[in-house]
Amino acid sequence: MAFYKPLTRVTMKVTIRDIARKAGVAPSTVSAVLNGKAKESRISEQLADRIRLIASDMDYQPNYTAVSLRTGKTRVLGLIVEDISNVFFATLAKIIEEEADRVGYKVLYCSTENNEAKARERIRIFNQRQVDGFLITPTAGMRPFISDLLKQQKPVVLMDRYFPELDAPHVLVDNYNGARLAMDHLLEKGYRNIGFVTISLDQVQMHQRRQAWERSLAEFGVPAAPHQVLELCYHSRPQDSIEQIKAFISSTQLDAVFFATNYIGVYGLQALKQLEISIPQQLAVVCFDDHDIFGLFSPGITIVEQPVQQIAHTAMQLLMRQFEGSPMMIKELQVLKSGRLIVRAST
Amino acid sequence: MAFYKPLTRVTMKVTIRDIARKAGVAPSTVSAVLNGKAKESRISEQLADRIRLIASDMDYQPNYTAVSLRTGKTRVLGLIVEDISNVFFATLAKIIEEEADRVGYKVLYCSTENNEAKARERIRIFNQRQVDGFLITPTAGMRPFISDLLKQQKPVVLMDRYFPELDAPHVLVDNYNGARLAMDHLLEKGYRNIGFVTISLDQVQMHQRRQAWERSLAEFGVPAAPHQVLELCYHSRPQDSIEQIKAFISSTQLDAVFFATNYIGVYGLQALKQLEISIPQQLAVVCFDDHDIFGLFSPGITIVEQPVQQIAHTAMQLLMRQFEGSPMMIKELQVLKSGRLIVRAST
DNA sequence: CTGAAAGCGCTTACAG
DNA sequence: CTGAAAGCGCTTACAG
Repeated sequence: MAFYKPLTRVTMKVTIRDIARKAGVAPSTVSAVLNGKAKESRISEQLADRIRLIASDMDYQPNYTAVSLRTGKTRVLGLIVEDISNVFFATLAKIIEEEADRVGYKVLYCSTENNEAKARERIRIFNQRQVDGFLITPTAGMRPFISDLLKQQKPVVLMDRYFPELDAPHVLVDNYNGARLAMDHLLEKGYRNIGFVTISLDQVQMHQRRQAWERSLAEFGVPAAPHQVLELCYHSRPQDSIEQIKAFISSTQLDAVFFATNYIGVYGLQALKQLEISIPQQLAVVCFDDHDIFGLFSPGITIVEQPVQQIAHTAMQLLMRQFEGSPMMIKELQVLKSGRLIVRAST
Repeated sequence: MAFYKPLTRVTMKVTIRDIARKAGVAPSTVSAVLNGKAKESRISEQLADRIRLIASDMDYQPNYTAVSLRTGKTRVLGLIVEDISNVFFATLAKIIEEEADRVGYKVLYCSTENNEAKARERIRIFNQRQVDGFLITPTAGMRPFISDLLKQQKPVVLMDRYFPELDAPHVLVDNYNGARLAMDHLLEKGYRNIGFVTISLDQVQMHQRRQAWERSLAEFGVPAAPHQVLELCYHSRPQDSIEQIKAFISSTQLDAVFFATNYIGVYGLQALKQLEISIPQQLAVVCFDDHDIFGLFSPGITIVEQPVQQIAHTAMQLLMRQFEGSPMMIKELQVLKSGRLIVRAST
């Protein structure tokens, strides 16, 4: 704490003009120096030093609003997720903020609650706020808005989900093959009666996971029965979802269950705890999640990995590349333990 | 992948001047109308309607950067928490965003990781970004920075913690009495050997909780022994903390344990799960948390309530009151089940 | 009732 | 090498 110098006098905001006046130069000279363009503007090293000294003496802090208006860049990103209080999204938010900070960007966030009107409104407001780009975990209803952003040439990167029909850069795990891996794992271990708990949302990745579940069973000659699937309503209260899962598990002769998303998994684990069913002795459990996220860390359960750190990192990279106007390539970045990280981007 | 046909012309952003030109009036007239000051500026209803129509026809979106520069208000808040990926803070973040949105504010966030330098840096950047005010869950090292903000007359509201020496508005539960309630609860139920797991952080609320634990025991004539306390290091990796808790619980003859924060509680529950200790049959457990936050929802554990919704709501109110320049009063808002919500603010 | 002008704090050509 | 001027898109007195 020794380095910290407390302010004694109440500071009037010091501007570039104040510095210029004190240094006896023009504001533009100060601007050039402070932006590291002294050399470029052929300002003498001596003068530059003097200006820098005065600026730091006066504790000059640039008004970024003015910079933004002038340059047209805010260095602010808009992060739109379904529910920032969910561990998965919260972790995403954390890493994105860190990554953004590293390159001088700030992050505005919001939760859509899977509500179309809210999502549209937030995008509109973020646009008014002149965010430089969007990081979004979109829900089905947002497709037209994403499409609009693309038309407006706004930099966008989708995370965790995507729209096959839209040519938007996106970062997500290979949901189909990840789910297949998990199913193969269960089937090889001898489980046959595998339930599937999902959410009634029209999202590609959910379809893919369910398809993987069905096909895996089919290939093992144990066709999926409708009573093996529980479809929860997105807007149910947690306790209701848990009760439904409890009823589902109690009424079905399952030896394993596949929870299709991480938060269903959280409910699922609660349900099993309340039923006092031990994992995996009495019931094998599979769920999508980041293996570092703590909430789901439960010994015995199998996780289809959604490496949130990598997703966030890659998404930021794709966004930055758009800022730079660099061309992007369709590229598969990395193959992970259980899920695969897929990156697709327009050329 | 090319379902999407790229636009040929790039949409130029429409400004107030474009509308003015189209309507054949001055930009200032458009501004007045669009800001609902038509009446005030005695602009005819007819003209106002025509301008509004043109604006919506052109899909006018005000450039908020320009508004901010001119008015000196960004309508952006800076939210600074310890770790946005922690459920408690994430939930706080969610509710704050909702509350802020309701009054037309946006939220920039960051995590400090209990790192002083990082905290100072973020405050500086938020200031450059001209945030209108700060919502902070401060850590000990941030006191001087908070003090500076107060000196600069920046609106600030502290949440969940506070500094007794600083006259900053803050919203938090009554940690001492909340912890006392929990201890009384345990002691009345006959538990005597009650452990305390805390974190090595110099925070008022942690001292208060610990003090409550000690005094409660003392009053029951069972003085606290040093071996009943486990002090975890903040920067330990989760798995290490869990191991320490496991060792602590295994080596001590406890019949109950008090986890001093919600995330220690999360580790604690994991530890107990791994040790296959059932709650509360084999060990009674008390922890601070919001009772709605799901992570800790574990049957049998006792929660000292930190009503995150109310904390967030009240904090926003206090901040808004500062924006309005209204005087604030020291006021106790509400008494809750187990913790009490305390609001103190400068006059 | 309405418009011209100034200015928020910067950056960026451009002139000397 | 350095400064004067224009302008980003708004709002706010103020003049008519």
